[in-house]
Amino acid sequence: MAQTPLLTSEGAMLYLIDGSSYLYRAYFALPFLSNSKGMPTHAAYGFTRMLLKIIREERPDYMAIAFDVSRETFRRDAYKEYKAQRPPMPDELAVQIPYLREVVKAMRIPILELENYEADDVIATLAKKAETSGFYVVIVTGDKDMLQMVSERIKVYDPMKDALYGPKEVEKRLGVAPHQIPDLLGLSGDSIDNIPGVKGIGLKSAQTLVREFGTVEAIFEHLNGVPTRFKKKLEDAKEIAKMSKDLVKVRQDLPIQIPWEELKLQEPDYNRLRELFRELEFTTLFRELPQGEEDKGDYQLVSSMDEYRELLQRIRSSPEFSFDFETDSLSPVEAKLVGLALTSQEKAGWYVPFGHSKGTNLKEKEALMGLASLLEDPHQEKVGQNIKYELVILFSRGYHVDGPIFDTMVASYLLNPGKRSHGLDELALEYLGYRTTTYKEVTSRGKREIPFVQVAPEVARDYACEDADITLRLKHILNEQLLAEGLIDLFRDLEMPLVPVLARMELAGIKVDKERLETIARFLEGEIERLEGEIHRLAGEPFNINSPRQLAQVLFDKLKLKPTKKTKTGYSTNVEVLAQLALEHPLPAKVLEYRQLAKLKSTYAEGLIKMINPRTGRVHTSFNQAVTATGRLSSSDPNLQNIPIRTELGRMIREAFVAEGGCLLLSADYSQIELRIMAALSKDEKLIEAFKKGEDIHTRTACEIFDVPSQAVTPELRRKAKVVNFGIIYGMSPYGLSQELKIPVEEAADYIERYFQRYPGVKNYIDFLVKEAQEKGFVTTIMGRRRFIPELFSSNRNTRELGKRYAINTPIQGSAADIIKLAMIRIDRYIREHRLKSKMILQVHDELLFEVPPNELEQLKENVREIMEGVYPIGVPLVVHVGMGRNWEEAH
DNA sequence: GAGCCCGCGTAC
DNA sequence: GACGTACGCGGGCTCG
Repeated sequence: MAQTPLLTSEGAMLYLIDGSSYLYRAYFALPFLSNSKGMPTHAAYGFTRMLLKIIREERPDYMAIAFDVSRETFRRDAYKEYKAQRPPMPDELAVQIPYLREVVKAMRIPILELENYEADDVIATLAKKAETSGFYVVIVTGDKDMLQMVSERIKVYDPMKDALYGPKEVEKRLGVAPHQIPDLLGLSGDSIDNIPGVKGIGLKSAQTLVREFGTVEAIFEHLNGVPTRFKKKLEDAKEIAKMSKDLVKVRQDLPIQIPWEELKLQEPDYNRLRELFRELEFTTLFRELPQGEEDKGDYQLVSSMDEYRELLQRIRSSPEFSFDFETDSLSPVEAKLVGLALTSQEKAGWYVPFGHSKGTNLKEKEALMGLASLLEDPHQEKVGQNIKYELVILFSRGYHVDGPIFDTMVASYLLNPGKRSHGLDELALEYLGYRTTTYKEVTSRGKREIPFVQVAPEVARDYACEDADITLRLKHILNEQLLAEGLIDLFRDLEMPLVPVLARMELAGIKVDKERLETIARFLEGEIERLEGEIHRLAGEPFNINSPRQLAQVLFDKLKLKPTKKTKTGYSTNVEVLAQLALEHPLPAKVLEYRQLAKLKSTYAEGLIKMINPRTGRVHTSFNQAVTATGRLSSSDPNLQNIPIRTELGRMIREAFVAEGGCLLLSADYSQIELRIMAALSKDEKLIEAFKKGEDIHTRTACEIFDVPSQAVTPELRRKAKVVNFGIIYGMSPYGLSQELKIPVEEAADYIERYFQRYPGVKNYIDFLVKEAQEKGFVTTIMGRRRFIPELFSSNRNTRELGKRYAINTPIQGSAADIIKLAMIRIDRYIREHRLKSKMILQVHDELLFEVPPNELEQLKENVREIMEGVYPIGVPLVVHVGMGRNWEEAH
């Protein structure tokens, strides 16, 4: 039955998309991607992006998507081998399909399917009808079979190759006219679809034949005119050729009746798309959607003390409130306050401006005094996004905070520590489907950025109140999720109590001897210049030694040294390679020395000098609580968790970290905490016993794997055993160990095997961890911290192996992090309860550093040790080493 | 010139 | 490809 032509369709654009074809291509071509719950999303992502791109750039008038229904089609009935070689759809693709269909539905694009037929046939039928009705048609597919449909009005677009095929392009690619493609492929066959064709006739021969005779039928009618080299082959395969042609030919006469209006492109259901993109975590695509207006809050400026008092009264009656400072700096130690946003109610917010250059009536002191009256209430919960920032500011001005706090950033982190970022804008998008106004949008004046103080209070109000409002809304959702996921205890009893502790540490900072660093920098400068000269002389030309690329050129092109390792972009020049090359040539050794000094100078000497706060003479790092995948803290601006210690020169840097006049530094570090945790968690008897007896664990492991008595353990054997001990924690392979120890892989494998033989509990535990992670999709630490490991389910073997190493390492590293965090909370409480002047100032994963007045030294030393060793009994003794000195090097 | 990635190196 | 967790520097590229 003919379809009613629409007058309006004359010249209109119809896009017909082969969903199945594109889906497969996206799945195999795009790198693996999953959302934070571990669901693969890359095929759905690629498909969605392609749809949006076509809609945005091509602006079709009509659109439809066709899918294959099943593998059972009339073609399979005709020829049971049709597409028989194709493996079944991978699970990782199958799970994405329901989502993809939802996306298509939300875009209000019709999905066409017909039992017993392929998407190709559906598309061909529609394309033909559309052509007759006067449409211009574009078929979107990567499948070359569809090229047979190409005509003056029907084109084929391959989105992966970004190629558009009209009749000329088809002729150019396949050497025949579009309608001859079934003849061509009927003869040559098509391995992709398992179409046999004529044996011995390839694409070239088929082209020759089709060009001469036109069709398969004509060839067989004129077999005598066919070149003899083809004749026999054709005679033998007459039926197969005809059948093959039939298989390739798309059907254009399916019983499809759809009024064209139904294919007309409509406005998408943006609300549904927002929901879907949120769930799939298509953040970039989400941002391209228009913003929903329904969720905006009602925000007020507070412009008098009377209004402010009224507001405080109102907030006081609520069990919780969120607040957010606006300032002129990312560093809370340096920040000057500009305003304060508060709310105790969703979709509401109040902004108190007091530091704007124009339009402020209140004073900072008045605003903070008012806020302080709320902060002191031990029953009211204080909610914030990265609330440590606010705490540092408040503490620096002498205010106290009591009662529970709730940090939405940390809450999100506990729910998924693998997420790259827990910024408010992202959280709003992910959990609320809300697109926030960004800081940039508020402070941008054309291309320039203006300081926040110059932002008008009315503009600042909308931005700041939105942050406070959204933070409170997020709190409610995140709190529910923490409860549901069993993470609330960890959150309430560990992470939240840690926040003010970290704030105090950051505010305290650590004194750095600036003159000392400057002296070191000058010394390094001289040495570096000397080395630079020698290196350039050895190279025969000046070049930038800091550039691995230029260095590689000198080493491997000019000096013809043998490259031993590659990076993604070229030959590696790292320490391993240079050490090897040093045996052949004097230059690499000089470069190694140069690198060491350059690192010390730029990163440590000069880098640290820049970070000294001129007001305090100290450096105030940020301890980041929502960064690492395992639960550790990280430190930045500056990073004080990687200050050198291993080399003589490096220790000079450490000596520049000093105690304030009259004080000493006290360092307390857990000895072998990760190995002890592994012993405890694995319940390996021998390992536990070794620790209980206070043995040197590396010596003990040496005895075990080298089968010698402890007196026979040389420093060399102990060193090897130490590498093995650490390697086990990291899930190291025999190859990795062999590289590290510079021994044959077989020998390394032997060590590992013996290790597991002697410590069978460890082997069991590792197997258990991996198995459990594969079943649950995540691993946990002793305090219930969780890390999802989607890598375990990757189709890539290397990625899966990586996932296993995560599963082994994370519970150990993460449990150590749990324990030291708890110890920090207890020690901080101890210091405050005893009103000590001592300050905890740094944490370096297994070490705590304190600045201590001499009269508190003995007391603190004993109590810190006691708290750290006893904070969380694990069945294996935790041992703490304490040291002290005028500087960090001495104390360590 | 800003922003980003890469290679490299520092710590635990 | 091969050992887990971080951060920062200089080079060099892209993009506006």
